[in-house]
Amino acid sequence: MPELPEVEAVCRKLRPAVVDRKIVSADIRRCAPVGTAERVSGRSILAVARVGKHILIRLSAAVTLHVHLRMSGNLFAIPDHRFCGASARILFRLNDGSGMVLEDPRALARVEVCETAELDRALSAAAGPDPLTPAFTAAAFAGLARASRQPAKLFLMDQRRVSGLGNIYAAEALYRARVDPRKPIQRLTKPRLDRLHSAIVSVLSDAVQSAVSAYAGPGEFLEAESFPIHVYGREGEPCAVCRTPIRRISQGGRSTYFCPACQR
DNA sequence: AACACGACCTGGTAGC
DNA sequence: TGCTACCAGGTCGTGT
Repeated sequence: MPELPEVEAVCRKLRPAVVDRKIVSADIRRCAPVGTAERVSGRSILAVARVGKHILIRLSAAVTLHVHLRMSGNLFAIPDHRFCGASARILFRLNDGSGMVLEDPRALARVEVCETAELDRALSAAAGPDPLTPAFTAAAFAGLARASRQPAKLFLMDQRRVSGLGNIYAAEALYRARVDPRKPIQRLTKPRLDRLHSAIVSVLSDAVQSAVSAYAGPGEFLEAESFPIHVYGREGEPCAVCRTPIRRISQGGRSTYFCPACQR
């Protein structure tokens, strides 16, 4: 589930439901260090922000609840905390009777409480530009690309270079830009880099739109044009453009899907 | 600096 | 049906 678009959808859905509430207490079953409940109880939720795939829940007293959903996590609000499902890893009880729930079947998600200033400093030092912010210009992207010899796909997935792409959207952006995932990023011509830069922005923007609609929740049927996945998970299927079978290879221990004819 | 690999976890599914 | 093996949208630490 969670790459940048899904995390953005989570934040948008969460925001109106939790901002201006106070955390009364918390049940921490997994995914957070001991003492977390004590450190958030009694604090107000001021804002919900996102950097790449990181969710930053700003609390009073200059503290931030830092949430990373990793592979299978999900974070959402429920109207009544008494009806929290048994599969929840964490339940935050809010002062209006509602709840904020972390679910994660694999329990790989991570939640921690940090001093806001310290966390923001660490994140801005470690994380590359978020493609949905003005900082992600074609020039900035080209500058980062020039400094790396990584294969294009690994470069895109490296959160220190660009924040927010994961295995699916990295593959889809490369497909949209017609760039070979194995090609060293450094060796792409400027026109190709520009094409890749635009593809990243458009893929993520489109995916945010559909993730937000898809995330409308039960009872809210929005006819969402769901994001078209052209290569991810489609090994052997014909490319939508040229009918060449989609190939799967392994890069950095993960599957990469691409069209060997279109992407050069 | 780049890369490979195991660890962290659980659940779904393809194949026998 | 039941077992096994492998795969999964992410990141971190270790070793080469």
